[in-house]
Amino acid sequence: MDQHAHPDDACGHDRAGLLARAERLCRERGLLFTPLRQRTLEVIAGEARPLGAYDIAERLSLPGRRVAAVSVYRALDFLTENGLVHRLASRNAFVPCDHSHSGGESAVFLICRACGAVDETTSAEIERGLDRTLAQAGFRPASRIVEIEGECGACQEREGAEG
Amino acid sequence: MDQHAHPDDACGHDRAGLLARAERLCRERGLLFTPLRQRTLEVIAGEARPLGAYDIAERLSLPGRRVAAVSVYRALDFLTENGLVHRLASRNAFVPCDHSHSGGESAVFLICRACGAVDETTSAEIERGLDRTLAQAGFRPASRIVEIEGECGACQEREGAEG
DNA sequence: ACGGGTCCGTTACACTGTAACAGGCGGGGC
DNA sequence: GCCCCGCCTGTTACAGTGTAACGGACCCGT
Repeated sequence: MDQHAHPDDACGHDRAGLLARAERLCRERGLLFTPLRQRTLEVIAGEARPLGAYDIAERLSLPGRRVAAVSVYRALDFLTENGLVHRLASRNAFVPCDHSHSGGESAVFLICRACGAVDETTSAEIERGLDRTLAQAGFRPASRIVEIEGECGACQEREGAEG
Repeated sequence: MDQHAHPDDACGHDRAGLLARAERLCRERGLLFTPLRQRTLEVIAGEARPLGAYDIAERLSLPGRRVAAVSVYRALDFLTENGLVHRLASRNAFVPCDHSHSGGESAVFLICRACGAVDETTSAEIERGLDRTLAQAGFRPASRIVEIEGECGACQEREGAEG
């Protein structure tokens, strides 16, 4: 049904694979995959729905050992800069980067209003259209945001059954 | 060079045209174009760059007559629901809707990091790609966000000249 | 041991956004 | 006229988002 590799949890994300990718990536680039960064990534990958920075901070905190949101933001900066998580601009929330978008191709996010699930895909046609639009406007892109909010297939069926 | 109609200010927006469109639209739909809503729209249309809600509140306030941000948010809700302004998710800021997108076609925003200017365009090819992607995923869209950050042509030239 | 860099904890602060309640104002029914 | 109702706005309060600045811990190379 899709190309995602073995979701190992109810969350629907390939948590172990993402962690392994992060470790490999940091080793290759000489970056530090610190405990805070790792745990932040684990929290995000262990959740089916996008999490806000304060949600993450709360999940990382233990009684007597509180993690401040600002620390989470720094970890999130690191993770997003290295393509391990994505930030949803429309939600101020973060999701793991499941897609192995090897190239610099941009992602398309389908965000379900009902269940909160986020599907990350790509589209060559959208890519082409964006490139053409940008070239025509003489605009040099640095980042691309494509986010669609609506209802996923499962929630439409559920709604139809209940409705 | 483009299809925008007579920008009447240094801001680059067709302020008078937008105001007229708002009045007509409210008359047609039986909605109230209250002073607060009108002044909010004027402030947004009178600025070349996207404004945050608190920036707008500040511009609407007079000595001794302060406009609270929450009132601005309500006016902004009204204006966005009726297609008179757009919200930039990547900036938490608002721009006038210059484009006369008659149909429900979605907008593409080109946001310049250097000068802050925002260009609103559309692309049939992107639209097609989105529709196809959504249909394939069985996803029913409610709103579409396409925002590109980068450098506009003018700022690239300026940067090149300065070195 | 010393200096420099990175990471992280802490505080403080500004901005973003919503909930809840109260008052004003206009229109319609009685 | 009067009341009721709906909409708009003001006010307060609060939760969430994000950054700046400082300081300490730690590692590493000299």
